[in-house]
This record gives sequence, structure tokens and C-alpha cells, in this order.
Amino acid sequence: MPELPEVETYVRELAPVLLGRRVTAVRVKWPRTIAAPASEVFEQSLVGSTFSEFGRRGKYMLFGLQDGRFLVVHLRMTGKLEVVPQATAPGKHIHVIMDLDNGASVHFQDTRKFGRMWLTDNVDSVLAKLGPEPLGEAFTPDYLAERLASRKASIKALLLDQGIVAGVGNIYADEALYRARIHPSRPGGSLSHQEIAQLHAAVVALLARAIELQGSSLGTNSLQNYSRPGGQPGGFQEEHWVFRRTGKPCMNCGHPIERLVIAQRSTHFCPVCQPANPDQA
DNA sequence: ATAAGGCCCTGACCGC
DNA sequence: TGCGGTCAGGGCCTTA
Repeated sequence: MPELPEVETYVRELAPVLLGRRVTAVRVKWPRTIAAPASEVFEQSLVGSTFSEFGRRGKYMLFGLQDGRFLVVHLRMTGKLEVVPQATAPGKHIHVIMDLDNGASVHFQDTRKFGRMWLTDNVDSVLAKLGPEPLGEAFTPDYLAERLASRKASIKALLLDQGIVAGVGNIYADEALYRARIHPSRPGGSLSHQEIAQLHAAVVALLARAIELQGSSLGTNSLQNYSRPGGQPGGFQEEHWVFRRTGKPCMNCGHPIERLVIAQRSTHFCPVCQPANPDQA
């Protein structure tokens, strides 16, 4: 599952490979991958463009083109971008192919077909609903407190809300709540200011550390295994305290990690370290 | 405005 | 061995 640290790793590794490269041909094999414009228009109008700048917003990759437009890519669950020699036969789940002027091709692979691409001269229209970057100046404890105030939805669901903070997904939401010692089912509005400050600090530290380690790689199958553009794994899975550790001992207290479903997402936590009713503890 | 649930997709996994 | 059913999960959409 690519979340902010994984997407950041992608952008950093692809930037030197794609900088200055011109697109010479585009083939879209699964049209629904292209959110906008129509896939035929996407194919035709991306040809001739040169990659000139690289950025990220939340879980969106931003590939700036020399003419001022942007190729925006969201990997969702199982998307991957690979740079391969142009002669490489596309595998079963390659949905978009972009040939470059240096004999390489960019393959967009996505088993579940949830990933999306946009070609736009207005990135803000794609990113309009996103909240602040968690590693940016606008994401402060006071901001978070304001957004959580009086909310009845669980703090887990609110952390996953990209309009509150951009880039946190299922893995990092669980890990942040564990580190902040907050039960994932707690209503957002019930958190004390101190708990919000702890949660804020946990999110920031966690994401920074995960970027350092180039993301989290999980499992070995094609559905869940994020890997870096060259295929190498990230390293942050070694520092997961709760995610996908159901039944294994909490590394702080020894109690088995439990699993809940919140907002239709698997949620992992330690019931001792993250009590549901902290006031009574 | 907020909350909850369905939908898109496929392959892994489970039970028989 | 093979088959069918269930499940995961980000973002968007609909419903209440």
C-alpha cells in the first residue's frame, strides 16, 4: 500500500531517471486508468512532452512537464511505475506504457486497477480537497485540534480523511495511534489537547522516519507488496509495532495485538497500551 | 456538515 | 486437485 513515504520514495527515485526525458509514444491499455482527459486525448497530447520537475502532494505524484502541464499519478492500492527497456514485453497488469526518447519505457502496473492518472494544466483542480501536508508548516497541533473538535467519527477514520491531513493511509494511521497511545475507536472530538499533541508528533516523526527508510514493504504477493521503482523493498516494515501483527505480543507490554474493522479498514492496536477509556485507567 | 455504506477490481486464501 | 465464496482496501459517490 503506497502511502506518503512510499510515494515520496517513488518521486525521489524517478526524478533523476525521468528529468529531461521526452515522451515519444503513449499506449493506454485500460482506459479507466486515465481519470482525465479522455484516454485517447491523453495518449495523443502527452506525446512530445518533456519531464521537467517532480513533486508530491499527499499520495499524489506530480510530474511537471516543460509546457507547464502536469502528469498526476495516484497508485492507490497496487499501482507501480517501472522504468524498463523499450523492448520489454508488458506483463499482464501493465495498463499504461510511455516510451521515452532514450530507449526506455515507463510501465504503469496495477493489479487491482484502482490507480489513476491525470494530464492537466491545473493540478489544483485534482488536489483541491486535500488537507495540509503532514510534514509542512500548516500541520500543527492547533490545526489538528480544530479539525477534530466536536467530531464523533473515530480518530482512525479521521486520520484516513485526506481532507484533514494528506498522505496518511491505513498503515501509518495504526502506527501513529499506537505510538500516541490512543485507541483507534475513540471519537475524534474526545481527545484531550495533550493527546492531540502526542498524535501530531507521532504522525510527523513516523512519516519522516518511514521516508528515511524508503517506505514499508509487506508480504510477498502482488497485491500487497509495495517495492521501490527498481524493485527493492523499503525498510520501515521492520519498525511496525502493530500493523498486521494481530495476535502477536505487543512489543511494549506483551499483550496480544488485536484487530478491529473501522471505516471498512483493518485496524490493529494494543488494548492495554491504547485503552478505550483512558480516564478510567 | 457529518457519518455510514457501497462500489470498483483481482488474486490470495479458505473450506470442502 | 479443483472449485466457489470471502476478503482487502483508497477515494469517490450516494444516502440519510
